[in-house]
Amino acid sequence: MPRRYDPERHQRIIDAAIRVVGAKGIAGLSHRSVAAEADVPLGSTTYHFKTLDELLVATLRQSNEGFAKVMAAGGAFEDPDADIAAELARLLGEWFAGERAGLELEYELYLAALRRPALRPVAAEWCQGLTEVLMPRTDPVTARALVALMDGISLEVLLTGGEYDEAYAYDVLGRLLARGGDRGA
Amino acid sequence: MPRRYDPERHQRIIDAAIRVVGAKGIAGLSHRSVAAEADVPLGSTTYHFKTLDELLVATLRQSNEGFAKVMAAGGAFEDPDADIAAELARLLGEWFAGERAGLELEYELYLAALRRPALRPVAAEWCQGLTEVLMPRTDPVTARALVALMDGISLEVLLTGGEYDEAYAYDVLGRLLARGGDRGA
DNA sequence: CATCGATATGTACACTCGTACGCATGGGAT
DNA sequence: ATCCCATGCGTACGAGTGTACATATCGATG
Repeated sequence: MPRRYDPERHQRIIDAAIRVVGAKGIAGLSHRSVAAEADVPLGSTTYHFKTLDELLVATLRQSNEGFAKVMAAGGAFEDPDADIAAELARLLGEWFAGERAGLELEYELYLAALRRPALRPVAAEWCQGLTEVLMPRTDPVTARALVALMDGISLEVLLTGGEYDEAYAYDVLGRLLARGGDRGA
Repeated sequence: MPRRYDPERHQRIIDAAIRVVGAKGIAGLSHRSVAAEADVPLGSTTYHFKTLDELLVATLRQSNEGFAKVMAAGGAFEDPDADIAAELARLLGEWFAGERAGLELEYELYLAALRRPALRPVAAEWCQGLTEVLMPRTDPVTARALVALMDGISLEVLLTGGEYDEAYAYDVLGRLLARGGDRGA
């Protein structure tokens, strides 16, 4: 039974939590379900995460980090010649092209902040992180709006079960940018 | 005598469900909790709504209807001289000015469609309904984008616990409209 | 008036859940 | 070598849950 002293157990529980939420949704997340998924006893999950909220926070945070990496890797948002709208629309496309489960997972965790105040700081971090990535190329107002519109577009697709339309996204994201510099008129 | 043959029981259960979700969130919705809130026995809720999903669909639908009324009442979206962006920004402001619980409730029900396929048709109906209200004044693409951006702005506020900024909303909604007619360049 | 089906009600079952708690263990500090 | 305590583990308890079902009641239909 050499599972004594497992220094990565904390991390493995979080990974398991992500898989559980991906498969069964937040509603299906329990100390027991992640314990089973991580192949650790029940007492272990309650020890590392006293409360479910604590586990959720860790899970959301890790999920965010994964996304941030994709964002940083794929996007060349420092190149002044890049077409930001095209880049963002493409990014969304990639996102949707991958397993939809991943996107659902990210958004489910993100949206859970609506009812769980404990998650709000993490959600805010994510918002701000994405905004900051955009900042080198736009003003804060435009960046915020871009994030909001991307969220709205994604939700429209996910909630209604429709298809992602990259041309449409490119079009409307571009409109936000068109007047990003000369506000005030 | 008093509770036998209650023709409005169906409706009263839905009303109670709305109150329960408003107070405790969807996670707190159960046959028993709505039964208690509606002051009817447990068997009554299971009779009128065989499954919880069925009850959720009815609840979301009713919630949508309430919003549609506000929309139709306040908005003069047929007036060709009206400033749509201003009108929408004002509407959002009113929405946020009212009890935040109401907004949270609407969005929680709306977002629940992410994990509950049974709710998706209703979510889609709502999207389309709002889009159609906007249609007399814009093309379909712009209307969809306006809805998406409104959702995104609202979520940004609700999820991060921030404040609604009407001037900001007016600004960015206006950008979507600015090029609503002359797409193609 | 007699009957029937829709509606209403109470109860019971099997299950999952969060949490608490006692005990075992072994690494690192002393 | 010894002690301490963070970590790991199993179990038990009470609370809630969805659902099924047998029974009671009433409006309508013939």
